[in-house]
Amino acid sequence: MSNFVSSPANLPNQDMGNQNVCVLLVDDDHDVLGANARYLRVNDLNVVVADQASTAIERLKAEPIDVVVTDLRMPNCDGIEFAHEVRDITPLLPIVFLSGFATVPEIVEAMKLGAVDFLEKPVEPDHLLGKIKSVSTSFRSEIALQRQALNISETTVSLRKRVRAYEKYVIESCLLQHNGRISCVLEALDINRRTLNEKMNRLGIARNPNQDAG
Amino acid sequence: MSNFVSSPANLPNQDMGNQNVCVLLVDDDHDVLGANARYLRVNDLNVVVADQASTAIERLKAEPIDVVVTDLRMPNCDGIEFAHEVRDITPLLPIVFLSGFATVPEIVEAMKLGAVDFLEKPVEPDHLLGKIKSVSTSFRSEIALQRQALNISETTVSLRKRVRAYEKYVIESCLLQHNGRISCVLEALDINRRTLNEKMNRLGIARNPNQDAG
DNA sequence: GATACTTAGGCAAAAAATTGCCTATTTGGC
DNA sequence: GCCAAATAGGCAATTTTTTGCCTAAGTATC
Repeated sequence: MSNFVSSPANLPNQDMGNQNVCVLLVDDDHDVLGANARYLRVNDLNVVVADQASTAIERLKAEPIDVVVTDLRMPNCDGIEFAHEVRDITPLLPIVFLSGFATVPEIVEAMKLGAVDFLEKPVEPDHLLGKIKSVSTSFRSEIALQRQALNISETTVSLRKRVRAYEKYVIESCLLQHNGRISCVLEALDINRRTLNEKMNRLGIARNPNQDAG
Repeated sequence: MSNFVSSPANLPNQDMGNQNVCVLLVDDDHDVLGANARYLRVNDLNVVVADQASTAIERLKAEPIDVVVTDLRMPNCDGIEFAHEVRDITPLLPIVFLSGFATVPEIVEAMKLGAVDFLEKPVEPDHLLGKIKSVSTSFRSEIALQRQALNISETTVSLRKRVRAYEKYVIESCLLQHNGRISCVLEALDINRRTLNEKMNRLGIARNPNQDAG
């Protein structure tokens, strides 16, 4: 089974901290790798490290990875190549690239492969953490949706269902982003409070948000 | 005819000339603009030019554009901003960026907005032509497309707009997939014919007249 | 030219969604 | 305990969307 399917479902309203998010960190520079891993771990992330692409692929197959963070330039196998392999295994897994000297074509190629972001080295640990958090939460709530999107040709999913799912996703991720603060969501989505209430009821969006104080 | 539905898209065997492809060329540098336009025109492309974003948007609304080629840096309105506006009108229209000095975040943002490619200035006319041809025939990277449609980016857009854009995207891609055959779309999306008609009108989705032989 | 097929659209009834107004509940602070 | 802020929800008016029925236009086939 693919990694992203196995990850703990698309329930963003579960009260889970970061500890359930599993990051695969790939970098051939052990110092960088170690430092980043340490920082992410003390921030309650589950971190799997690999110092080369082949190892990373192994880990990816074995563990329920939620996000991949990889260096673009690696000795045996460049990041783009690696991303291709990742795509073969998990078509939708978010990949964040890190690089100090990336050329325009490289960035373009990485983004086409579905990179979620591209951070310039040296990257601030806190920035990386924030990126991972935002990426992994949105990813979870979107899995079903994306699968649907992928299956346009195969499955017949009614437009209604799809739009419904999308709307739900948007609201949920907005809630998440604002820590469950309804007033913020109202403003962010530019929507009437009454309407939001109704929508949440209709779409079955749970109220009790995870006020994870951080 | 719809902006992108009109393009033959996923039909590899199409051998129609370029004259059906309509390119919107945006650049504040009149020399560059003129030169590129001329080159593309002598190569049988339909070219619409604009020397600023606002004009470009007008043209986009008025003409059946298949591809947008825009400079990233423009005096009144930057390219990213412009791309956002384009996205509001035509969620799936391929955009090719040109730029001499682009930063990594700019490129990333552009790609997230669904840019098809990012060419470095000065761009060789022939290269640009080739890019446009390939873009207008083969559609762009699926993953980027989906990410774009699902709007992973953390931008704040009203729920209404987002849902609207998503719905438009679903219908348009379904149309594309079924070669503009309404009956197939009806079945695929499990939707009432009357409703689809209404939606297409509301969302500004044009019919696809030419079932290019295939 | 007749016929079948596909699609558009006018109209109106029905259904669903939006939203303002008002009230209740909860939570935190004084 | 009382007050203020945030949120939920009942109710009803309004708006929007959906959809059935019927007609028409364009194409392709015979």
